[in-house]
Order: sequence, then structure tokens, then C-alpha cells
Amino acid sequence: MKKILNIISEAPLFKGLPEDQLYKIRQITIDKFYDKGKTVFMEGNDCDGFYIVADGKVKIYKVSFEGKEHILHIYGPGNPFGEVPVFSGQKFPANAETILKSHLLFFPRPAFVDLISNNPSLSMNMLAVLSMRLRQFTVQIENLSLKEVPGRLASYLVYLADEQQTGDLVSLTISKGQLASLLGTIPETLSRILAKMNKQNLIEVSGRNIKLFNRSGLEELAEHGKLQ
Amino acid sequence: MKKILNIISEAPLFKGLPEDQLYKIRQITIDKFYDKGKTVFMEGNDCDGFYIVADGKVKIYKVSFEGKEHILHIYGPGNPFGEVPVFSGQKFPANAETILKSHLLFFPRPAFVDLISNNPSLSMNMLAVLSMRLRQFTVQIENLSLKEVPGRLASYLVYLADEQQTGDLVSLTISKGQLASLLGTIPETLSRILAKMNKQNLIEVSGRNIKLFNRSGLEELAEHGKLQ
DNA sequence: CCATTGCCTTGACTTATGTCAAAAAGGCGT
DNA sequence: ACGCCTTTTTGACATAAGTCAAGGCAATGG
Repeated sequence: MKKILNIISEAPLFKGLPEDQLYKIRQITIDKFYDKGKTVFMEGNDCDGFYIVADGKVKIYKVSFEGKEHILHIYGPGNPFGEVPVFSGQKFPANAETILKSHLLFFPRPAFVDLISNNPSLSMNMLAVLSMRLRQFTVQIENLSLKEVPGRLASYLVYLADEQQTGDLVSLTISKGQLASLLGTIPETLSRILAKMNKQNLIEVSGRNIKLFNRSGLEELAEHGKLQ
Repeated sequence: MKKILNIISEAPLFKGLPEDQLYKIRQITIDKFYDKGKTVFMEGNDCDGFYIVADGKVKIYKVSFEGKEHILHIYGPGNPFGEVPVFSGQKFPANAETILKSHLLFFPRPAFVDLISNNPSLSMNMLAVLSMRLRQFTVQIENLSLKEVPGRLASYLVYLADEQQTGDLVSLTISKGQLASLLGTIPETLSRILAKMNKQNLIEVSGRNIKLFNRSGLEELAEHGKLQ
């Protein structure tokens, strides 16, 4: 287990803050440990603070009336989540559940609000983080409403490849079912589209490892293309 | 034309701020006037500040490669827009265009950042506004990925009715084409669904005025229903 | 080594929604 | 009132993606 102060100092939210501030932040954090598949909070719960992933992985998702689940985000180490209602209101707008055994840092709302209102650079960081989130959401909405599933998948693959820096070999860090939900579709459809992309020599899938044969083809697909 | 100080003091972003702060804010605002259908900024433009609608109406939208347009928001008096890149980066993530003759207040980035980093309550307001936006986006994504068009339309109508406070009579403040885009669909589909809802005595449409006959039916539809 | 379990894939079918084209309705200035 | 333009509606059709059901595959544990 990493030292908490380390985790804090590396989180984007607290990046660049002076050491004495980090100490104060350290003071108010509460460690929480969860097994895989545990609920952290549920939509509608009162928000008494927010979290940062120290270790593990958390999915943020919504559930439709019929029980269909749509994953909004999957967060890993360093990412904060549940911070929205800290400022806007008191209820969580979605569900959070660990998809791996996880170590979370919890920041109680009153203490954090106190901290932020006395620290301009912390609030600037917070503003930057929220803005980034908004930007991601903009992209997500664009994807959902302007692109079809193959396009969304292609842009996810390209994004993964950029992130993982392993050339043309990417590996999914989540199950295909979860990926389907993240892309706003269902496993069957995802499976069929992967098979199609395979057949067209865009990619080669073996389990969770995917080789990108034709990066520019994928990028074009992500932009505007259709799959034959 | 309203006094600028009035507009500022009534905007959610600046709500509750002391008078001397409002004056300082007033000092940095720049008035801008646009005719209907004018571009305020475009996706990819460098962000040199953000805007608040003083009067008129502005649409924020994305355009797909084929030229298909999806409206993300429509903002009216009091609403800020373009504030995201002020904190997160320097490019605007979407396009902004007036859909009415509009009067906008412009806040240059450097002056505003200066202001906010010296004023904890302003930054708390800003955090609240951004959080609210994130919450709305969450709902929008949920709608797009978990609901079909009738559900999205129903929830929009119920939302409008709540907002307009005119009982069961709502009037669209935007064209049906724009509404279609806001709901992530096309005018033809919207038209057909309105006709269907009509036939089922859920609503009665006449031009831009819509009478809600069966509010709970609509709410159920918004939640999970299908239209026969 | 086999059985259980969860995850993924495939096939046949249905349906919601997009596309294209044309007509109808509405708004506006002359 | 007229013609012009935009918006909206309607119809016939195409298609992406969801549903349901069954089977395969792989990992895990007795």
C-alpha cells in the first residue's frame, strides 16, 4: 500500500500544491477499503463527501427502470469521483461500485469545503478537474448522438492505444460486457462489431488483447465512417 | 437594455456576492451584441474568456463529419457558457451560435482568473455552476443511452412544464427542428412521435404550444415506458 | 479430469429510427 | 392577398441495433 501522502500529491486534483497544504489535506482524508463488486454509494444517497481512487477500479453507472445498466465512467488510481454533489447539491447523481478490490480515500464534505474556501490554488485545481470532466462529457454526448457503435468503438480503441503507449497492441482493462455498457450498447452488438472489424483486417482480437492493424482506418471510422 | 450590474447580480454564477465584488466583476465585463444566427465561437478556437447571456438565446452544438448537427444546450439570460476551457485548457470544445438577436457579456480569461483566485466565494459559486453542469450532462447521457426518443421527449416536456409554471400548457421556446437536435434525433422522427402521443391523448400539439393531458402518463414514459 | 460458472459469440428475428422525397403548413415582406 | 421561404408533416423504404435463445469457450475449484 502506497503512502497516502504520496497518493494525494500525485492526484491531478492536488497537483502543484505546496507541502503544507498537502499535509492539511492528508489530515482530513479517511481510508476506505472495498472488495471487488462492492457498492460505494448509490444514486440518491446524500453526499457527505467525495472519493479518490488510491488503488483498484471503480465504475460509475446509471440503471434504467428495466434494470439495464449504463456505465458513465471507469476510474482508476488518482481519479476523483463523487465530487459533483459536494458543490451542487447533496445527492449523488449516479451509482459507484468497485470492479476490483479497491483502496479509496474519502474526503468529508465540510472539512473539504473549508479547505477549498481557504485555498485559492486548490480551488483552481478543482475547477480545472471539473472542467476536464465536462469536456469529456461533451465528447461522450457527441459520440452517443452523432456516431454509431462502430465509430464509438473505434475511437475508444484509438484512445486506449494512445494511453497505453504499447504501439498497436492494446489490452482491454475491463470486460467486454462492461465495454459495451460504456459505449452505450450491449455485449451482442459489441461482439458482432468486433468480428466485423476483424474480418476487414482493421484489428485482430484475441481475448482481451487487440492488435490494431490499420490505425488510420480506425481513426477515419471514429471520425465519420461506417463499417461495411 | 438592462443595466449590466443588474444582469451580473442576478446570474447564478455571481449570486450572493458582496457589492464591491460585483463592481469588480462589472469592471472586467465587455458588452457584445449579435444578430440572430451569428457565430460566437467555434470548436477549436482558442478560448480567451467566457460569456454570460444577458439577453437573447445561444445554442451550443457539435457538428459531425457529414455536417449533422447535435445541440448540446440552449442557453438564455443569466446562463454562462464557454467557461470550461477557461480552467481546463485553451480550446473551445463546441460551437456557439445565437439563435436570437442577443446581448452577451464577455469575461476575458486573465482578468477573470485573477478575480476568482482572489475570491473564495466566487470560486465556490463557479464550482457549484460547473457541478450543476456536470449533473445535467449525466442526465443527458443517461437519456441518450438508456432511453428511446419518446422517453427523452416526455422528460423534456415534463421538465418544460415544471419550468414554465403554466400548469399543463407548455410552449416550446425553440423550433421543433432544434428540439429534435437537442433530443438527439431528427425532425421527422420527432414529428411522428408527437403525432403518436397526440393520438394516445397524452398531449395536444398546436404549433409550438403543447397541452399536457396526462402528466403521470408522460412521467411514466420518461421513466421507462414505450409508446405503443 | 470433469463440472460448474461466468463471459462471450452466433443466429434468427423484431423494432426503433434514420434516409430520401415530396407535399403541406406557416410566417413574412411587398 | 400574393408569392417566397422556412419549417413541419407524411409516406415508402433501408438499416443499425436490440431481443431472445442457444451454444461455445475459458477459467476455477473440487
